[in-house]
Amino acid sequence: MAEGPEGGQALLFLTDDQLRKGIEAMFFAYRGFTADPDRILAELAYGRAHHRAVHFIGRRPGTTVNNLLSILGVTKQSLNRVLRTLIEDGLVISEVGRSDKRERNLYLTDAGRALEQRLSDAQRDRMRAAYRAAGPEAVAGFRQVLEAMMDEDLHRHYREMKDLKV
Amino acid sequence: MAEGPEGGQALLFLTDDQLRKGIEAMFFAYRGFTADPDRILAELAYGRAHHRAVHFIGRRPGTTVNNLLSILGVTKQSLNRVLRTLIEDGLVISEVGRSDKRERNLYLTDAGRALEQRLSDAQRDRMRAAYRAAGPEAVAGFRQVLEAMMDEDLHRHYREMKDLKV
DNA sequence: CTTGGAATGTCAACAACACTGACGTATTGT
DNA sequence: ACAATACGTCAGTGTTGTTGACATTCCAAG
Repeated sequence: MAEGPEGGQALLFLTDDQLRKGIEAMFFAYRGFTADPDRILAELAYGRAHHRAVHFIGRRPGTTVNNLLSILGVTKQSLNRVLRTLIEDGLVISEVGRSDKRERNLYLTDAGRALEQRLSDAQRDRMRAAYRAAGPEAVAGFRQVLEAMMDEDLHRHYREMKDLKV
Repeated sequence: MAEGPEGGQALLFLTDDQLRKGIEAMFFAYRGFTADPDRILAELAYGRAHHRAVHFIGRRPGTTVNNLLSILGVTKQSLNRVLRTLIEDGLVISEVGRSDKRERNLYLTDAGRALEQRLSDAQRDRMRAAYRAAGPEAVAGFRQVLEAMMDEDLHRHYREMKDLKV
């Protein structure tokens, strides 16, 4: 074990104490990560679930409910409630699939895109500030660790989305 | 502005596309981050709120309710519900403060420490795997970006805790 | 072509956990 | 004495997750 690829005491970054700091950093950072969109959503009587749905529908217009389910990792019933309010409020359109009429293809309306943009902007602003403060090398490391932390099936979704469109 | 510390086109890492990837990485990674403890908690009819309480009480034995509140960022009613079940189940002890009898100092019992350990181990295992896969430089960057993403008051808590004990 | 199973999505009821608001109690400090 | 602080609790509400039951659509086996 001592003669691993990165020999000897270079493994100090794997101590329990270092890992704990990473865990606590994730916890506190995620709170910051969601804070700004949460404030906007609260005004509109929406929650994070609405944000996630709007984000991923905007990211892949025409996606099906099933696909959205496997990205979000919730039950279809839970997603459906959120989707219903978004449709009622005119932010999302659900249209019957052309090849398979069991499926529903989901799209943002103009209003939906506007909300998505507003939420994105808020979240991006904070992310941009963090990136700028930390610098490009740090950002590369940030992404590497996050990717290594994902479950395999989620990592698949992430990769699919990563190089989609621009 | 073009002659900043990192001049010219080194700013490509601040494009909206890069930021979006970071946002999605945070989302997917956080799911992985909580997945293992969540499975354990589900067995015990506990939730993430219990995990957080147990974690931070274990981290700062004797902490007060008020301090825990400002770390967790929830209302006292919400925390109280969780704390009550933990005390009833014999995982946490609440004792009247010695210098200020209005305060309650919170401690883990042996059973509480056992649960905390079990949850920590699960979470650390994944974090360790991610750290190992990404390497020490990536880990440093990961922590830098996360710290820059925190709200200032949470960052304060993070720093307080960071160099506590060992 | 019909029928039965699988896939997709919807409706209803319930639990967990967050929130606000109001109130009570004990303690502290002015 | 009086105001402020720390904590706990009761009641009510909203979001988000869950399971169970059900309708529709598709497809393939008979």
